[in-house]
Amino acid sequence: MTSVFIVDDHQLIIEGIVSFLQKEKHIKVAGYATSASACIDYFKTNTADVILMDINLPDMSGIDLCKLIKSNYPGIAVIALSTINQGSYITQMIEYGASGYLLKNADKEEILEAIATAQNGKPYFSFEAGKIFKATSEKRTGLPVLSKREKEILKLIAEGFTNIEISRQLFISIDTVDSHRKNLYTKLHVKNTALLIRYAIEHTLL
Amino acid sequence: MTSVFIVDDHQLIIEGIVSFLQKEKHIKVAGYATSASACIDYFKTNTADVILMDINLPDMSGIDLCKLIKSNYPGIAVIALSTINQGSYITQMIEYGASGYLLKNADKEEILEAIATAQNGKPYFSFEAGKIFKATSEKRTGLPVLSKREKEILKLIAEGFTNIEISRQLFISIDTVDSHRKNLYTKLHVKNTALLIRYAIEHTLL
DNA sequence: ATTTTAATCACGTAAAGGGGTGATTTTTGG
DNA sequence: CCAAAAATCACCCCTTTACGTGATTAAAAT
Repeated sequence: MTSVFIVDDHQLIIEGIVSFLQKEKHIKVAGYATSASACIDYFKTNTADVILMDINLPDMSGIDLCKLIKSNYPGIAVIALSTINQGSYITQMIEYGASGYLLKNADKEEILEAIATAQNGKPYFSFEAGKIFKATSEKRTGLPVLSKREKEILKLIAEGFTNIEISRQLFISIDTVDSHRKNLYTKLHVKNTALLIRYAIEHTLL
Repeated sequence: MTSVFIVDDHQLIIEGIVSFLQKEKHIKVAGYATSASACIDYFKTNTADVILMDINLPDMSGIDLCKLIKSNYPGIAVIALSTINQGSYITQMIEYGASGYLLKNADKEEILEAIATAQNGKPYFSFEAGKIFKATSEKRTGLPVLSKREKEILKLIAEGFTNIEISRQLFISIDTVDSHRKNLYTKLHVKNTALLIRYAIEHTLL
């Protein structure tokens, strides 16, 4: 008997997962949450064997939630759920101990297999996710992990602020903003603002 | 008795919608499809009152599918389903006759209301979608129609080329490129490259 | 036939971005 | 605790963008 907890901000997805997991006699739906905070609250007083976790949550990124869960409850297997256009997150989830990665267009057998595999302590990747994983890990010889500050500055650049304006907003020197900007260019392999914004939007870093 | 057909490439979403629509006695699930082509095939020999249609389909955009359905079967109400970050598609769907727009994190009552409203021939918008719709339609009082040349230059800017590089590629003066760039800024109400690229991507001008 | 729009080029100034390099201080992680 | 990563600031030089203003020509629309 495996107990499964679901975190997803889309009620329809939850409804769908619950609906068919209920048909499986060896699986029990422990509960669900539509936000990271609700999920955290749940695990303060309860537990589960496996968490099916959406990467896009309203209050926290799935990556951070995964990190938090795995550090507090290392025994719980986390399986990431994602839509197709978020390939770049896969590697990060794995780094933080996710036990699997499913795309939301996965069929029922795939989900059951992922849960079963996770229970055995092995990672599971959907066929599609595997392709993406391979593609992105091949591409990135210098892995693009942005620091908190870099993300912050990236967002402000994307909002149209100049380096000076950003420096004033964050109470730091223009040179510092410029340094972060340059580091962003280096990390993301771009050479100017246009490509930076494109990269950021296309990889949903905003 | 309203018959509802569902088109979505995510099996989980379909499962979720079916699961709870079955509980409603005045609604009948006519069927579902995970691709645009399967949907088109279905309506060659069958029909339905309402289609719940995802905007992201593997073989065709929801916008095109909506257009096609409405031109062949104007009596069928199409309700668009979307994730949160696709605001710019809303207006296009409406132009092609969609009867409503729901975000996928809509709750059950909202979906039922959308179906009921669509049956009465009126459009329904989820609260969130309404906000987005309002925001985008307000912005375009002077609708931004870009000339062929402007689009061409916009694309090159988005590919990271500088004005000089663009001028060489198109065999025109740097000043001309600069003029076009200025016109783009004016037309799209932005003030620098970052916002230009963002606007272009978010409104699918690339 | 005349106005509008698109596309072209020009000049000038000020502000911002792009590239390199180096150094200090926190913060974080093992 | 120690090493690594993140965040901070600095200086130089040069390129590019941003903004204004104005002008010519050709094509399209009225």
